[in-house]
Amino acid sequence: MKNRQGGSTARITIKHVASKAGVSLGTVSRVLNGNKSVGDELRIRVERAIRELEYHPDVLAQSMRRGATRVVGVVIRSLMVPVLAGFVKAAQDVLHEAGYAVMLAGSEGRPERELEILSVLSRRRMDGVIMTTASEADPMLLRARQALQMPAVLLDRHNPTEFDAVLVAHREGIRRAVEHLLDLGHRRIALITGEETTRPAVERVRGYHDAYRARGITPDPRFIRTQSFGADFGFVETSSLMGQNPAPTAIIAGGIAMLPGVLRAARAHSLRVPDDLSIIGSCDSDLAQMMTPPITVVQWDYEKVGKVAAELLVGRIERERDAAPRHVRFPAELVIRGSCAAPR
Amino acid sequence: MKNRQGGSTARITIKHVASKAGVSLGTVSRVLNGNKSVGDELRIRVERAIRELEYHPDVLAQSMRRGATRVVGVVIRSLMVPVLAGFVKAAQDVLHEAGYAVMLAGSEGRPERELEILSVLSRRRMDGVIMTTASEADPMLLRARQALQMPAVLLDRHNPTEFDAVLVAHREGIRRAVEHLLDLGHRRIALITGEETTRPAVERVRGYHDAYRARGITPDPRFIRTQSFGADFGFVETSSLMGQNPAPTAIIAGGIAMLPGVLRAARAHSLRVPDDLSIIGSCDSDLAQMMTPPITVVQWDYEKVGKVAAELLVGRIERERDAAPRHVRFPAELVIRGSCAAPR
DNA sequence: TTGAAAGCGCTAACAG
DNA sequence: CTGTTAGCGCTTTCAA
Repeated sequence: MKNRQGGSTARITIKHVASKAGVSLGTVSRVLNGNKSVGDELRIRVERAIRELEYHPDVLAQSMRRGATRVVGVVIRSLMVPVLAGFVKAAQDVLHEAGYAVMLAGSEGRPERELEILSVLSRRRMDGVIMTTASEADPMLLRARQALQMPAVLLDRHNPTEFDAVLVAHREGIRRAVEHLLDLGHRRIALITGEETTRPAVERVRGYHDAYRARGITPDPRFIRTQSFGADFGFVETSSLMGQNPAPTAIIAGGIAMLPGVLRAARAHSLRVPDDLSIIGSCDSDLAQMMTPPITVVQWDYEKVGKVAAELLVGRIERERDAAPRHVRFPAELVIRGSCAAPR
Repeated sequence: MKNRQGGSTARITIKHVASKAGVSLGTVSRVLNGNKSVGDELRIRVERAIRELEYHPDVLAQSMRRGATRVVGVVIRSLMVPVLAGFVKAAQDVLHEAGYAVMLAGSEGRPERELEILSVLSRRRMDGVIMTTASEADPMLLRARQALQMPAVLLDRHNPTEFDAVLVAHREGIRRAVEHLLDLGHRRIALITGEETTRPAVERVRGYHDAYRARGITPDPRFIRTQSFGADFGFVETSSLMGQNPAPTAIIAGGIAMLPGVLRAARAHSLRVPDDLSIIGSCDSDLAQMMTPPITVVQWDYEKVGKVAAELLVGRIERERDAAPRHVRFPAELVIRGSCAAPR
């Protein structure tokens, strides 16, 4: 048996409506767009025709004429990071409400992939884009972002003068985390985070140094590992760190996808938390909450960030195309749970 | 200082290319579309003009003329469920590779929302859609799905004759889970899952009964709770179940987002796993793996499912518009870890 | 207030 | 092989 998938039914166009209502297309279009200058009688006839034919304007044709698609692109590192999904969801809710559809793409943190995505989004004429970038420094990406020529909101990337941005206070968050550990007596505190071509990594390293400096202590640079936000990296670096001598007494997972890897490595080395090793994660999660002991984390509200990012974008698209770039900051707090104790 | 966001630069069109190359638009179009019948000299001139002007065809206009957008919609219950994100990512990889962009929408399991999403996707002229539906029975949704008139692949929804589908063997998975528990000596096994208007819930309940029936035992219907796949539901029902008398000795979280809730409730009731309560989850996760003890789960490969779903869709869009619906099944395995023991 | 007509940028059918 | 032309469905002048 054959099925009927594939829309063979001819579309109903504005012409059908016009002829059914006995008016010109122009009039139908005016009714569609809420143009005041349409007589009541005609308006009613047109509206009835629309209803009876179940007519829906062709968004493509509208976009083409109007020069706006009412679609925005969302480019993130990876959909697989739960908390980023939360960010996307929150943004999407706002965008949907404002009448925008969301085109989604994951860059996997790879510059080539990001380059390609930007090109696709631009050719598909997004009205705007919310994005993180794989690197803030890469000249190709820089050029591509500027060439976008469309409103953009950067997620957690520093770009002082060009785009709107939402920024999380990683520096302060990590500073508090390190201070917490220093207070407990730790002196060998490791920080695992991403490449220093991205703001979150840079800020975390800064926060780390802030805390040490405030205590007048000099940290051992071997305890700072900046290379990737990937989930595996947490595992690899924790293993490496715990193998070196002296090994750290505390590890901070400075990336939202890193905690599982760090925990896995701790388990692989049969380390008890917090007796043998104190651990602090970045961003809260079911995992952090449900572990025994529950994991102390640097936490922020990614859904709120998503909401604000979307609001900034919609605002710029619809009202403030030429306003100066706005940067909205979000605090990061230390949620103290059971995964940190004094070193032995 | 004002910024330059907003693309004021006039677009380069096929006309510019044509005049720069000294040919007609038709020729440029032919070069663009790889039409063989273009002389080498002109082709080269056109290609150079395209390169020099950095011309990119307007996707909107192309879509309009060709009647295809090369965009597919992906509608899922919730982006916030990590494993669904994995599904989306895998699907997206395939789609991207095939030249399709992905428009994403989350229904939150609410029929009204789903209805609206379908309408949006249809008006935006997706070439196809991959979706789960909030309810297989709801007549409105049924109608809307049929009215879609576009290729669709259903995710884990039973729709015998109308659409392509990818289906997970929840029935067998749960059957194995229940058998495992029965083997351990459990007789009061609870199953928490979603509304029985969706296939995963129906199949899980069936699998549950399969296992009991095979042993010639009659289960207590009070131990089956079918109402929602929501994350909270796991918590609420576990609490309720553990408060009733007799309480179950084992609980199966029959939904991919439910395990955290069940674990949380177990903790709230100070129940030790598996001593006081055996637990089995659905779908593997970091959480399941990292708990102490690690949680036994019914597991399947959602990324593979996503990949196949996308392949089915692309195949149907591009080659097999009128082929009979295909249903691809995926096995669900029981991964035995430490969260189940004999009841006391 | 309304209708007619000119495109938006592109593809494809039709001539030559 | 190449140019010309007629639209795709809609919005928006420009006249009436």
